[in-house]
Amino acid sequence: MNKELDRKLKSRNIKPTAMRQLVLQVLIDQKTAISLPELEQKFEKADKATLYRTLKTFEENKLIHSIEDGTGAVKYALCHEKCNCYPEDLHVHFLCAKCNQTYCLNEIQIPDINLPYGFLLKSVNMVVKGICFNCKK
Amino acid sequence: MNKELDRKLKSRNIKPTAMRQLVLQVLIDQKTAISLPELEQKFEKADKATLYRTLKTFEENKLIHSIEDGTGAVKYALCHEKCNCYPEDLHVHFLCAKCNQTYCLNEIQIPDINLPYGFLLKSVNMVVKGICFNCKK
DNA sequence: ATAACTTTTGCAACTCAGTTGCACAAATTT
DNA sequence: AAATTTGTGCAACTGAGTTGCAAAAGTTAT
Ligand SMILES: [Mn+2]
Ligand SMILES: [Mn+2]
Ligand SMILES: [Zn+2]
Ligand SMILES: [Zn+2]
Repeated sequence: MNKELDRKLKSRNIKPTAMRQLVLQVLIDQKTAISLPELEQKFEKADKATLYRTLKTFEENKLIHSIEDGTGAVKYALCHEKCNCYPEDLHVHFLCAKCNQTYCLNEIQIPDINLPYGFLLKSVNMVVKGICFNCKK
Repeated sequence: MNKELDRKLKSRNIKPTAMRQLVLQVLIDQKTAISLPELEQKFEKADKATLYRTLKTFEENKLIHSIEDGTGAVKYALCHEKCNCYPEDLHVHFLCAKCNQTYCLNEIQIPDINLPYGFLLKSVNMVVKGICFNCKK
């Protein structure tokens, strides 16, 4: 159906099934990160396990990345086209304490950290908690 | 029994019950952060709910702080004596991908972040993932 | 086109961390 | 001592995530 959805999926070596197109469309429309339970609610009648495996496939193929914001459910957001989820692709995330929305602050790189001797850095999860522009009214 | 345990508890306005003394002792002996399920295993016969409420009391009174390291279970570690869990008390945490231990890097402050206009910072959770000095052998 | 095979989906069942209600026990106050 | 508050133990439950399995859909070989 939608040529652009298929292109995005194929560019990450994901076979474009109907389910995957629907999920990808939701992710594209989404301005903030979304969790599996939230995703479930976006569909009248969708199977949790299928959505779960869809998200997993998307993440494994770096179409999306996951965010542990401490709210109990892992959230997911689209990667940009050239993202490989390497340290240089990592960015800060923001969780609003009021509306509970999680934002990708794509423009904000994760600052360098000098670990103690003997520690080796692989990745960083940085979540800033506060009030978002929307809730500050 | 142990005068020092009681002092620590009382200094945070926590009544020193037997259960709380035992839990605090475990937390003191612990070099890395511990989760509720892990804490449970430290006792022969202890009730999950009681331990849960003990940790909650400890956290509410800032005797311990919690760490969301993305492993599925929230971990807890002792605060230092003067800690108020204010932004200036926050530090980086390190999760070892091999041994799954979570370290408080008390000496490493969380770097300042310049949020986009309209966003207000309240706190930051920063978890570095990698290999710890112990597992790097 | 049919058969054989692979991949995806739907359903049900399950794990595991966290949480709550409730009754009893222990400690504190009156 | 009686009344009240606080803490504990047990059971039951929630909610996110995960898995096994069979049916459906898609692909490849005959
Ligand atoms: Mn992001
Ligand atoms: Mn810590
Ligand atoms: Zn908000
Ligand atoms: Zn380690």
